[in-house]
Amino acid sequence: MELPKTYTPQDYESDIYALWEKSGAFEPKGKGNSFSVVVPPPNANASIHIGTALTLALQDIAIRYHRLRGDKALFLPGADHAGFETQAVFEKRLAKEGKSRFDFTREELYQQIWDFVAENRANFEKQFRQLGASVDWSHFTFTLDDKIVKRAYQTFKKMWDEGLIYRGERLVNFCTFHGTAFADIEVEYQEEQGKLWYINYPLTDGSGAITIATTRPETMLGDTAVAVHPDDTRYENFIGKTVKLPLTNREIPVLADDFVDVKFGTGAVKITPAHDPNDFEVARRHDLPFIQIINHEGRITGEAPEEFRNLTVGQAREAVLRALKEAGNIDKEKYISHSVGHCYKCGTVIEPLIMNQWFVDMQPLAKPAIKALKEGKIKFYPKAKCDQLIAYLENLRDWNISRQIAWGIPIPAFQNVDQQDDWIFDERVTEEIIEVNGKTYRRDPDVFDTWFSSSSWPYATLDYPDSDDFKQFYPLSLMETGGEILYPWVSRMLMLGLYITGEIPFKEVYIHGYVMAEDGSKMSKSKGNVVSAPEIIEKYGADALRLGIIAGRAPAVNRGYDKRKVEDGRNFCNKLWNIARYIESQTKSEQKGKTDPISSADHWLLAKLATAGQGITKDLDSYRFSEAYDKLYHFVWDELADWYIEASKTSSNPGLLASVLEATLTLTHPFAPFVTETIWQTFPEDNNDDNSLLATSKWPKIAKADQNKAAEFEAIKAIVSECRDIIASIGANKPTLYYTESDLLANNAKLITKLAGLAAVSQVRDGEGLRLTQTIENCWLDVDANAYKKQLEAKLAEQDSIIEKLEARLSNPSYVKNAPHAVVEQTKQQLEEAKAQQAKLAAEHDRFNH
RNA sequence: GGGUGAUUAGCUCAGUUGGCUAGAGCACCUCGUUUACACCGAGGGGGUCAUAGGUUCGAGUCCUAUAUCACCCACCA
Repeated sequence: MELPKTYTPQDYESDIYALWEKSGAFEPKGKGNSFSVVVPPPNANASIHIGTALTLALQDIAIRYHRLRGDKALFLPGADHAGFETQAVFEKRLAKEGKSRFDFTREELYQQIWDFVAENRANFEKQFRQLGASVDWSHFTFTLDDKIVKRAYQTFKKMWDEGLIYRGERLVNFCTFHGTAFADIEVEYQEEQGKLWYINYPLTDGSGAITIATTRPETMLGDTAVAVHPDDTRYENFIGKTVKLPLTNREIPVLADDFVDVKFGTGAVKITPAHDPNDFEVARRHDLPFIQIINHEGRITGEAPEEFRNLTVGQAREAVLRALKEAGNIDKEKYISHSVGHCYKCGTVIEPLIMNQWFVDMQPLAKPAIKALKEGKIKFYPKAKCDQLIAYLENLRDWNISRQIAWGIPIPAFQNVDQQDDWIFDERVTEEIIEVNGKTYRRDPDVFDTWFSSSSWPYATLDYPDSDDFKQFYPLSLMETGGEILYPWVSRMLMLGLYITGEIPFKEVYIHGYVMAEDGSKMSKSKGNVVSAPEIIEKYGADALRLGIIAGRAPAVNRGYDKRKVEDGRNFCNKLWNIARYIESQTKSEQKGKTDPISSADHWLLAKLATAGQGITKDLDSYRFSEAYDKLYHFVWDELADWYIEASKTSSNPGLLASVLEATLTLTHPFAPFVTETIWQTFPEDNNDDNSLLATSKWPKIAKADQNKAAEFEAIKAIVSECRDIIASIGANKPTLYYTESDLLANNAKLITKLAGLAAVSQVRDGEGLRLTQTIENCWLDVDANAYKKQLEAKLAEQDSIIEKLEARLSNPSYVKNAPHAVVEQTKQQLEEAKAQQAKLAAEHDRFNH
């Protein structure tokens, strides 16, 4: 097949992926060890962004590498219903149509979102294919699939039975815009400029007033106490007294509690149990009443005085301040910087509200997880992430798993209509009302937090507990994911994995950094700096995107998208393409079997290939993706293309060329699957069908090279490089290289002539011209030596400083005494070489002084 | 307030357990179309490795401070 001059990925990629799929190349078939990765399921509704491309690229490299190694590799794809996320997107769409979620029942809403997600799912799967992700589609799992829902129910039941689940009236983080509660971890805190108001609360006995400081004056309507620190002498006499709460006619106590920070504000704190987490705890300790003055819509309730009712929180703040000012209760106000929780989706300020919700008691789950981490059962890349995770788990609070949205897995719990605290577990969630033992129960209208069900992902997708998949592939070999879900997802998978299966869910965790925008800032739609993965693929090809995005990227380090790296990637693919084009043109007539190295270049190349292959293998075994790519790049470009292929134009070994090409393509395949497979498919049909796909071929075993012959080529390279250097620096035109006695030059005259761009290499009786100094051969380049004087002087100076440093090191007795023998020997050798070098340079330089 | 990471060439970044005369790609300069490739080839310039101390025969690499930036955590009323 005649290949065009330039590789055009658009013409091949989709066909190649179809070929892989049709051939079942991605089914776990290897006979070796199991190697399993599940894709952290992206939102089924969203278009693939560049961060997903990075994740898939890294995982796919690992999977393809292990597949080529002969491992039984499972790459399991999935998609996430992403409960709240997706509902929020859907609500935006409803809003555009002038509708809202309140126009529908939960069931109607659920059905509509289901259809909405189904529409977008095709798009999502297409993008997986575009990126070349070698996933086994037969294992595709959606987070609302029956088996995932069932697993969530069984987990909930087990926790229920074992007392880890409780229903409690607690303060939860509530978004009044979206009408749902969140887990602590979902709240986004921002540092904001606010005001701190100092308000006088007069003592009931008329003996004065106590001044409290607050950033939320409107919540005073729900105050049920004032707290001071027990050791705070300023307030000693106030403890036990009562104050008259302004704007209301309630009397509330002044009490002492350790939590108060004497240095903050006035050292006296208003206690609003229903709207502040701290105050909630204080109230529980002191048995204070809870007065809810803000409702789920973010408006003031009937518990407040008439004039404030139904105002929004913002309006109420102004009204309260105005009323307090009129009454003369405001002492002063000042600006303060404090952090405020927001809904991560809409930015609405999170209201802490008291609600009845399902909570998971986390301590019993966290402890075994901490133990496993401390025992090093899971290897982390980078290591520091393990310690971070331990710190997180050690401070974990109970997890609110109820969400007041439609799009999610219904919580399988029913409440006795006649007895509020009688809850039962039942999976008949399609029923609203059920009868059990003659009693009537109503279903909890809430759904699970998405993370509750997805925390079972590693074993639920593998059909825990009895399937072959589970037995073969659990625990997963690798969990590769972004740092942003280390806490919400990785930590919970670990806890639930240990809780349900008794085993860690994965053996290794690799955390990648974010792909930032080109300017290094975070990508966001509103800033308009989002980099589109499909556009990059369209322009440069999927391989270029994969290479560009992994190049030079260390684990867990955020880095901006860099177009230049993608261009490098494209150029690299094109280089490979042309290497293949050249080699295929040289191997038209079949040279089967004759792959033995003959020339020194052959041996040299095999040695280099072996070094590169070993290095790449080692790097990939420890997920050093970028380092592996770097080694590959330089082997292909510098050694294979620039030296070996150029040398092969003088004396070609077609059989070896062909086999080197195969090995190179295999080494490259995990990184750039499309171009390598495309080239592979241009090879003449093999009778052996097993080898018809590169994707399922074998990681290369490299033939042994003769080190002496390889060294001979190094000597040739040194001569060629020096000739090129001299020619370039003095602008000579095709000089001749003379030698007196040299087998090396005699045997490789043609090669050196060609590589160095000489007129000829020829033997003479006496050398003339400029003597080469970088080789032990006696040879002279036929150029005006005087023109090279300056360069020689510069080189001499360089040698002098090298020698000086080496001598200083060797004359240091403690160095010779303490450094390892090999290092000292190496230094000695370096010094010898440097001296020899200097002698040659000096001799050559001396000739100009006559 | 606590924690983690970063700080290396004009730009984006590598640099594994301390042995480096500190690397890559891009950009820049000079030369070049030799029948794989201009998405190319040959050659070149460019860095007191943030700062200050310390450990060591030896530090970009380890330790301690400091500065700047980024992110994460926390019950700053």
